[in-house]
Amino acid sequence: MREVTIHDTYSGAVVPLQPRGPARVGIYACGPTVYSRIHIGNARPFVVFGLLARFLEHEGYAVRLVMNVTDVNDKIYDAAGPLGRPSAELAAEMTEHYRADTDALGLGRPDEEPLASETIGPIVDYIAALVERGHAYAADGDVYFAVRSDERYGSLSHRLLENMDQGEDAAGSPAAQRKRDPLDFALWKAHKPGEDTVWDSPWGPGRPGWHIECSAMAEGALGVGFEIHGGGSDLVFPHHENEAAQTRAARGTELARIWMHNGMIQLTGEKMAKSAGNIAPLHEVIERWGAEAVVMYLVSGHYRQPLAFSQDALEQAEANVKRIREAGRRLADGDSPADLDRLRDRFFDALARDFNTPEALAVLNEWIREATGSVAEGAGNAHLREMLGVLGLESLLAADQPAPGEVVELAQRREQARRERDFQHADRLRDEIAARGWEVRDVAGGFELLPR
RNA sequence: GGCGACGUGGCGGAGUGGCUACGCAGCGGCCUGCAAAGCCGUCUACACCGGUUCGAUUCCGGUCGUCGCCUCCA
Repeated sequence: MREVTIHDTYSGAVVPLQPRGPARVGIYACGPTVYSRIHIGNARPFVVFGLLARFLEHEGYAVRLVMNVTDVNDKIYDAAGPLGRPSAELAAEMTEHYRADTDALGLGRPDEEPLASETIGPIVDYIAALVERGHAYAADGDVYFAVRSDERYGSLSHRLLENMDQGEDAAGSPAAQRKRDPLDFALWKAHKPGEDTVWDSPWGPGRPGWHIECSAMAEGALGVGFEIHGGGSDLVFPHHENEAAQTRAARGTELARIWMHNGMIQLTGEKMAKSAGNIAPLHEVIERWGAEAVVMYLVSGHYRQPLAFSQDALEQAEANVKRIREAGRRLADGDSPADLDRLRDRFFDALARDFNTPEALAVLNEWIREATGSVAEGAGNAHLREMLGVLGLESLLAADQPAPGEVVELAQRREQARRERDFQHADRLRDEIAARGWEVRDVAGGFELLPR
């Protein structure tokens, strides 16, 4: 088991991961708000935290990965209204899409995926605890968190109160008038006409605010003081700041030990966001490039850095995937040479240092180069399988599909033509094989057929 | 305007106070009937200006530029 370090937004430093119990690690990562199909940007935390969990498990930690689904939110009402559809129906449909789209990445599911709509009871209890402790107050059916009652407010996002603006409502709006302080944010929102989902509460009918949903779901799944809370860097303020404040105020302790944030995917130099209209839906990207190339693309940069989304970037990821698949074809199943242990170890060492996937990939490439040179001695692929497994790319070692009989027959005829030194005919046959989606390679003693 | 991050070779992208990142692309070669795959070799770097240092791409300051957050967006 390696010592693992991770960058913590709260302290601004790379810190050691120190599990509460013996080697138990709880990870909560904020999942999507389900008001439309998710895009490649939403996939980044799914992949980063999913693979981090795999790596920690590889190191011997008992990991519990929780990624929520925010299915009660203003955005969902806003999206459902113009469509003339019930918001709950839209949320349920988009939740299904989210599951299918992320399933297609081939990385499996988190251990738990709580829904906000199924956590209303604990959310109400949470708000009640905040009111009871004097950190929240009701006003005309709304409940607000009193930001200035938390003396550490701002410490996660490193902001001063005077530089903040909860901004949820323009000054002078009804909500702004109900707040005691403009910095305060909503925990419970009284039911409004046009909102078609509503729950009872001690403060009247309504529905929860976004931030309290995550505090309740995270605590319900992992308790307070769990190891890693993650999400996109755009959530640091106000979402995670508010989550942290709520838990401190209600429970008197920090929600998580490490706050870990991934950088944004950028299209045309800007963050990919629906408001900017520069969206690449995940399901389309996977359909176009394949799941392995998409995962490779996402691990090609360090998780904290912004990552440019472009045709070029995906083409390069595709080429990297191809290179690994080729290497796998040349290696037999079985143990890898012991003198390559050091490279296998360096791969995992890199991941242990703030999950440095690009550095790990560089080592993996070195491993391939050296192992390929040992093929004559019958190098086995065990190391490669171990490394790819942590990256969710073990499928690159899967055996190739056998070519259909008619293609094999074409290749045999080509082989015959080559023996007769009728190369024009042989090349025509190669074109025919290619037209059927296969590539023929001449190898010692015969040929090989591979899907193109 | 406030806070924060970043500027590395054609592209993507790590890292380091002095020693080849790595991959893709390019070029040369080996192999091949020609290819493909593979292998070998090789060319393009560390935004700019100062400072600290024997020595800075790496530390400090400034300039310019890019990006994120400050309007529930991963």
